[in-house]
Amino acid sequence: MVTFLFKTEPGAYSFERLLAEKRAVWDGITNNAALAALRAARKGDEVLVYHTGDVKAIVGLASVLTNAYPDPNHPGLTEGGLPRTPVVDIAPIRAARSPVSLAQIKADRRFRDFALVKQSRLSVMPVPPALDKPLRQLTGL
DNA sequence: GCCAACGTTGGC
DNA sequence: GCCAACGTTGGC
Repeated sequence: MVTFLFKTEPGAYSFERLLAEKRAVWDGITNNAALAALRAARKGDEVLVYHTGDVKAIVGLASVLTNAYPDPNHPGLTEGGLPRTPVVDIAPIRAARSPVSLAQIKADRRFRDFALVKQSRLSVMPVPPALDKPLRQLTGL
């Protein structure tokens, strides 16, 4: 089981909306590094959901319901048998008891090399196993 | 294939 | 609102 971090601008799609709608297709990713990360997502993986913009905090946890599959809106685009524009379906698990801000994460030396800190524009990334527990402890997820 | 110009994201 | 840090595009 891999934990990912997905960023979203809450004005465009919020974790609250995911809680209300119970399921979402995570699409609209265009950046290649983010697509490569998303392509590796498998059913049973989990997702820390991060709000960008005014919030800048990890706000909730979701589960990955499907393996990465080709975006139905971009059919036929494949690369080595794998979807070039992968999407996954996710469902909310729960909101964070204590959302953890980017400032907190940046201030914590354990997260020094985390892509969230080092590559501010990356919107999908795996959470390194060593950082998964600390992040869940801080968020209560 | 290189790289200058331009566009975008997201933190500040 | 600005701009750093990217990514993308297109001329050559």
